[in-house]
Amino acid sequence: MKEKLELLKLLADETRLEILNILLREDSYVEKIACELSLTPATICYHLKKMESAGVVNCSRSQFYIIYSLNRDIFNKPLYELIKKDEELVDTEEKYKKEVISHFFKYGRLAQLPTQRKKREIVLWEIAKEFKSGEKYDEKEVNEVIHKFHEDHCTIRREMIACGIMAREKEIYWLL
Amino acid sequence: MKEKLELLKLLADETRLEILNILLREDSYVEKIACELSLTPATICYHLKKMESAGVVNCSRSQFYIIYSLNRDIFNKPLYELIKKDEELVDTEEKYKKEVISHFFKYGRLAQLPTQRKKREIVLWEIAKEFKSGEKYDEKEVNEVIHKFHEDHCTIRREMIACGIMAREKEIYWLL
DNA sequence: AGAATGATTAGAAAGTTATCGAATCAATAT
DNA sequence: ATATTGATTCGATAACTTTCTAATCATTCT
Repeated sequence: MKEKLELLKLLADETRLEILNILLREDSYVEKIACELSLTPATICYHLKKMESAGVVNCSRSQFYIIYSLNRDIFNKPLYELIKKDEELVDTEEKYKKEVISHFFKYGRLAQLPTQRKKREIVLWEIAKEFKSGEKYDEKEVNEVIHKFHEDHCTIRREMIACGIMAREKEIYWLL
Repeated sequence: MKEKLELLKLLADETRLEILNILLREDSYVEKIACELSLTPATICYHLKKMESAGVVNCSRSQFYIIYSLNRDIFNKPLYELIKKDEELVDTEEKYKKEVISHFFKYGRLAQLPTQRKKREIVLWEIAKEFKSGEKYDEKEVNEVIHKFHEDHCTIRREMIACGIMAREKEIYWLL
């Protein structure tokens, strides 16, 4: 969304449109464009740099001049795509997580360890919330915490390591 | 060009994009949108009126509310079309006129009255430049002026009236 | 008719942006 | 090396835009 707005803002300026139309016709350089539009090189440079950092134009040195050219791909999109807000991935992702959690946890305990890797990971992260970041735990403590959720604390403990949620060194465990 | 720039400026605003996205989903009204975006109705009204006058949204009263809806056609154009400057119609039009005039006028006189209506009208407008706007002429004076261009001042005088270039009341003529 | 509710307008404050001149930077040519 | 030429950056200014509050307008309901 942010990027789209930035692109629209870039395009919504008379001078920049003029510049784009020149570049649509032929590659050019600061002074030439400045002369053609009766503006100072400083102003043209300001606009070109702005468009460059948004990926609308590219530039490369050629002898004396720095030649600017269009990135034409951008203009093929329908306007619609610049207007439409992306569905907030975060939100649907969050919603999906909640669904998974509410499906596998019943009355605060893990009814079943999911077989799908993605779902299993969600469930493991949920259990991991019981551990404090930065704190050290011995194996007995880890087992006790996990046991509140599920009988098979060994499997779950092993999976937590495998998923990179917790780390172990000797008998000591901690959150990553 | 002007209109395209206006449209781009309209779209290049965060609040208006938000509004458009709401309208993309469903028709709505000022207060509802204001509430949804946590802005005052005055602000939303300001944006909607702006977009309305550019033809991006339409509105119609329905009971208590003034329902705004999108004019979706606008968004199907590729971005390219909003960037590309129209070939200046005025210029080609002017060029065409000059061609017609130089073709039919030879040494300051009308060699021949064009048969094509469009060309004839161009020629008539050219002759009409001899008359001063706001001034009154009697038929004799009109004929004299036209006669400088062509023998058949009667036909031309009649055509000038028919084309709405001049008007006549009784024996008095004037430019429209 | 008048009360209620939503829409619009006007005016002011705050923020953003385009533009310029002057100074500086970067590459080339002498 | 130094002069030249084009590109860029900086700081200031002027113009424009968004937003708000408060006041007004236009419909609908009692």
